[in-house]
Amino acid sequence: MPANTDQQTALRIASGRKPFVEPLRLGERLKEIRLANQWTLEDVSQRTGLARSTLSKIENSQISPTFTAVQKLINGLGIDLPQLLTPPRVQPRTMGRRDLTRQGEGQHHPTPTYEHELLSCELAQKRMIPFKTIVRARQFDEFNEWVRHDGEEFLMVLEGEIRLYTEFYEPLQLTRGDSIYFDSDMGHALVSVSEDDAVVLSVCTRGDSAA
Amino acid sequence: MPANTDQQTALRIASGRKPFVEPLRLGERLKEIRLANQWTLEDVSQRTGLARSTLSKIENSQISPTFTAVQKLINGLGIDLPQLLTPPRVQPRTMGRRDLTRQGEGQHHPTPTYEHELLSCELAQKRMIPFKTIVRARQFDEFNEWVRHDGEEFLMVLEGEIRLYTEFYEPLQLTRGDSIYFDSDMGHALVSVSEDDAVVLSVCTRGDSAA
DNA sequence: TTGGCAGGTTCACTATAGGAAACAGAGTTT
DNA sequence: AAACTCTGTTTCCTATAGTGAACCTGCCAA
Repeated sequence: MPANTDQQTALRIASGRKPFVEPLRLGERLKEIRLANQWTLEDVSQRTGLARSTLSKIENSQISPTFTAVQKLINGLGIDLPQLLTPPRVQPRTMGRRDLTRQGEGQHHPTPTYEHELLSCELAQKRMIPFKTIVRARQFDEFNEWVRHDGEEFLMVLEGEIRLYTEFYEPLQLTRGDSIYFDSDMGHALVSVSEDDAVVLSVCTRGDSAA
Repeated sequence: MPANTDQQTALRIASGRKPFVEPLRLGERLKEIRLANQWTLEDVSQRTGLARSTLSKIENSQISPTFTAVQKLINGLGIDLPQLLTPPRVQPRTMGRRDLTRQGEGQHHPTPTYEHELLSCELAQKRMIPFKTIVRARQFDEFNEWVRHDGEEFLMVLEGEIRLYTEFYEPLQLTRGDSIYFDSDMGHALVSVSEDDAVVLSVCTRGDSAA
């Protein structure tokens, strides 16, 4: 080894970081993912375009893959890098919370236009907020202003037929089984167009921090 | 394909990933970082242990660095991978996207145990993944192993009746209109207990990057 | 047993990444 | 201007990543 590595080492230590690169369990991790999906090396080869032998060597840490190879892996397997790099250390994150809501047993919040029924409201700290809504409104002008809130919303019509007004689009007519996904900071409002009040299921993302 | 990957597959497809490798602006990005810190190639060489020439070639995309080289980079420069990979592109906070899916017009992914229908799959970059599932399985043992994936899941029974098996609880019987919210890294599996196949609506959180 | 066959590893070879040194250009100093 | 210095690029060579084929090893069917 050439003499000037001493200096490098000195610098590295002085800078207060780990003297050496950790063993990089990438191969191990890849194997885990492969087995978890019950893929053979051949399958992965097909998906990624890398040779079966190459994959074998990567898994057994006989080689350090080129970055283009890593790219092929993450693309072909549909995973992302963090996932590939996350050390195999166990993820103690499995909390296994759950919250059951029987039909009609949610928390009701009636308003003139909507009647919301919050589902799974036992559970705090969740990333989505599901609720069932009975749509009372029949006319757009029953709303004083757009409904809007941070995040995204998914909505499916469970009963009846609705018209969805949105700030940037023409109104959409949705009937039972139809669904839509939209950015909910775009103004929106629902009215029933069926005889009976329509019922929709909505799921909103929790407005957590920026991405 | 084994049962437990169904949902993973669904998630992957839904995430709207680009089919092929982008040109990999890694070199460009590295140069940006280097200049931003007013480092010379020599400086970076000292810090990382990579040769000046190698660094030059990486910056000019003349070579694709080995993964160990990338490791040395992120260690030596004290940056993390996302930082290196994140293209300098700004995130202009999309507004007002929407994606309609008419009844039955989702993207179908049949498997022995479940038949998934991905909803709103036009939209990439969304925080939730909604899909409708016809539950074919009648017996728990039709699953090879628990279905599990990062994040949280909300589920409502649209038709029929199901039994939900989970890793940490006794099985639950759910019928039309019932819903449940749970941590989906807890193993879970659904079977129909009604005559006909049951139909459920699920919404998963997107397994965004590591915490 | 035999003969596939499928999944994985090893081998021999080619392509390419990484390193040392030479080169090239832009200031500085003399 | 020449000589020096600091920067980034290029050259040439060696180490190693990537490949296809050969090679193992169970496993299953005839």
